[in-house]
Amino acid sequence: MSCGEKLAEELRRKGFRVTPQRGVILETIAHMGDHLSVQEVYSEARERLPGLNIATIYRTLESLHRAGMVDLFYPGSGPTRFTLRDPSAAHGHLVCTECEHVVDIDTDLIGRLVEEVAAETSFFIDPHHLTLLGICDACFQAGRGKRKIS
Amino acid sequence: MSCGEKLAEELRRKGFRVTPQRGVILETIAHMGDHLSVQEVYSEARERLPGLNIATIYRTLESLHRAGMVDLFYPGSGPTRFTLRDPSAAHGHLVCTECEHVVDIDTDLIGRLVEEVAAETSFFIDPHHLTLLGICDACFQAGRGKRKIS
DNA sequence: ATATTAAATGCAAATCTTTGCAACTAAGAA
DNA sequence: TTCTTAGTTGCAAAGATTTGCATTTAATAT
Ligand SMILES: [Zn+2]
Ligand SMILES: [Zn+2]
Ligand SMILES: [Zn+2]
Ligand SMILES: [Zn+2]
Repeated sequence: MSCGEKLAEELRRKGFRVTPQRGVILETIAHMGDHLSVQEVYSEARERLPGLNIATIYRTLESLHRAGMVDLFYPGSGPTRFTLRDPSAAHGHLVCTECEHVVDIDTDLIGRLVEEVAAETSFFIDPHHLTLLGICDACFQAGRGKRKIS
Repeated sequence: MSCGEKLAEELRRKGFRVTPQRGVILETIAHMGDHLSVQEVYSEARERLPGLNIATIYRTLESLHRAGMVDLFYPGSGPTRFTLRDPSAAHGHLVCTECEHVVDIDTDLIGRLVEEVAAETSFFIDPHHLTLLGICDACFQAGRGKRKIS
């Protein structure tokens, strides 16, 4: 069973219809890598399926996210980005708002943050692709974290 | 010294120019409350200063954010929202992606999360208006957190 | 195989957001 | 006060995203 067929099967199992468009979009993001913009997915997927409309990309990525197969990434500036979810290994990112640098965080740290929040609030933050904004070490050392506070 | 004058003073101290537009926008968000969309700020501020252009709202809110006077809120769906920062009491939110319910979190919990991340990664996440997406207790109890996984 | 139906798609219009540039102006210097 | 200059604004165009609706189609039942 191919990579695309597996994903289609999973989609169907979750109660979504499997269409040629969705198959192409899934294959596209599976092969293009992480943190793709809608426009990037669109130009690649349209080559594989001419006539594919960009509104379908928007709606499909939203559906795939609701299905838990695609993660969202808000990079602090610029458009939302999309990544195929790897259910076996949640990962996340710290994004520096001064220099745009991105630090990866792993399942363990994410797990501890989820627990800390759940213990106090009974709220379960989504461990998949957790993204936090702040100041990286280099920018903090350089005093850029203070942003010209007199 | 009025509320608006105080804010203008702070803006100037941080190296930004004080313009009538910025004064009006600051007053507007100070009086309208939290989590405002650009369009909401625009329609109110334009009443106070006719001719004010919406591109100025976008650029000003971005500047005020860089100045640390305005916090951003990504509600998981819909446009970014803006809130006047209260430097004396950082707050944050947990947003349920199933029911849109928003739970507030306080300075203490935020502080512990900041420490936990900093200890392991040397990255300082921004404590102001920290927002995390996930599943609220009610939705989790109702099984909606699992999203139809068979 | 055929019919049924709700979901998904394409299309175009509406809406929202960003950007380049000329004109304007706040802040500081003279 | 006047001059200078870099930051800011308005405007219009470009670009990105959402939405309504007619048409198509995947999934299920007959
Ligand atoms: Zn990632
Ligand atoms: Zn940095
Ligand atoms: Zn808030
Ligand atoms: Zn909920």
